[in-house]
Amino acid sequence: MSPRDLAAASRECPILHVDMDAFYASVAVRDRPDLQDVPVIVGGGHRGVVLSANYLAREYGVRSAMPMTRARRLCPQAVVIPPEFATFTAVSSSVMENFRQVTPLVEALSLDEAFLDVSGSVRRLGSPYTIAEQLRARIYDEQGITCSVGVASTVAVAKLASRRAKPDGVVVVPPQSVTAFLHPLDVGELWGVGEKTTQMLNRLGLMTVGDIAHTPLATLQRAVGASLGAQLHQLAWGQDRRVVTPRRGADEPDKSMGADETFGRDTDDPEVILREILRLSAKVAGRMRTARVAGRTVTLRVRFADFTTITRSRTLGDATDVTQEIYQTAADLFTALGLQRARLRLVGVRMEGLLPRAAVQRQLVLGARESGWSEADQAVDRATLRFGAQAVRPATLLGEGRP
DNA sequence: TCTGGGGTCCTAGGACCC
DNA sequence: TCTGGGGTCCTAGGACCC
Repeated sequence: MSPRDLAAASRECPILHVDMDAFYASVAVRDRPDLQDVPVIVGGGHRGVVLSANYLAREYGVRSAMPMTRARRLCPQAVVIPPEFATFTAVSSSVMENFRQVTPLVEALSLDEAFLDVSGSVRRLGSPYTIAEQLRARIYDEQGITCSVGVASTVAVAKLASRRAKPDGVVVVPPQSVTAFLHPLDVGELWGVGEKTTQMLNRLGLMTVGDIAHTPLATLQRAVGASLGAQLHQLAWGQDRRVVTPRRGADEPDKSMGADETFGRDTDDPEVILREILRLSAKVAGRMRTARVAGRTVTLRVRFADFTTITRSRTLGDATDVTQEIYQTAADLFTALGLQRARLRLVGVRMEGLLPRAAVQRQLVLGARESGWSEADQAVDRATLRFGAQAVRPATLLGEGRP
């Protein structure tokens, strides 16, 4: 189709899904001309996975989330670059700012993708297709990286369309073409259908979105549950009530915050494990205090050497952001497991049921009077602000990481 | 040296309350 | 002395997303 036809076809398609192409890899190589024509993988670490791979690396079968060991086997000549999240975040902010100049209705899904509702921008800027191309040109000029855009009448179809547009393209799916576009797709392309659900659906002989569309709702729901079944049936017919919702602000905090870490090597040493639980508790509590939230439920996560994973949680009487309370609870949960030197691969600590701290101020003040730990945390926060995260930590963490 | 780290949502059973 | 029904909270596990 000509640009003029695409502009006309996009008239009833106010939803844009913009997705940066191989984002981390593109950012990592854009200032490195020497890497322009070689396979590049962003990722690494000791037991890490691929975060992003450029298209040259993908030709060898390298994919996101693949274990690095496998990626290196598939493409030994690839250059591996460790991620620089500060840079990614900065580039992302600029790109999102470009989006907001088009419309206030921007929903960022992650650092590298966003939905835009441009209904209110058409008069000023032209058709949704025209806006998509303008954005792509501006982002390339300013950031030196490419992106792809799906243009459709619903969020779900726009998201699928951007995938078809990759790399460096635009795909418009007008309303009258939605089912023709959707029905040939593999079931796994649908939002919410991952590996397990794909297997489940395939076992029922459902391979494509069209197959799902022509399966009775009750059958789907029996297979994958009431909620997902209903969702899939609607999506398969292009029905999607979701609207573009700008990200929640400070008034609506995250629902949970957590940290986990895979050990460099599996360990069965309770001292090592408890020290890690303390470090993670301090990390989570610090982030909660920065976000001015407190939480009631402490969840400990343990992954064994064979990758099986369990969780144990305890809900406290009052919400807390106090490192020592979180650590004590997590440590109790760990001890209660009664592990007989089982080898662990990972531990994690997560706080759920988060509330704005203003809503629990009274309890925190009382808690602080009793324990004194809250004052201790505040002193740590002040010192961290002045001297950096490595400057202050619990005594049992001294001697780690630094001379 | 197979399989990160940050999240969200759903399901299901049992406790508990009215 | 024979068996309610609904709502909410808590816990554990699992699937999925980027």
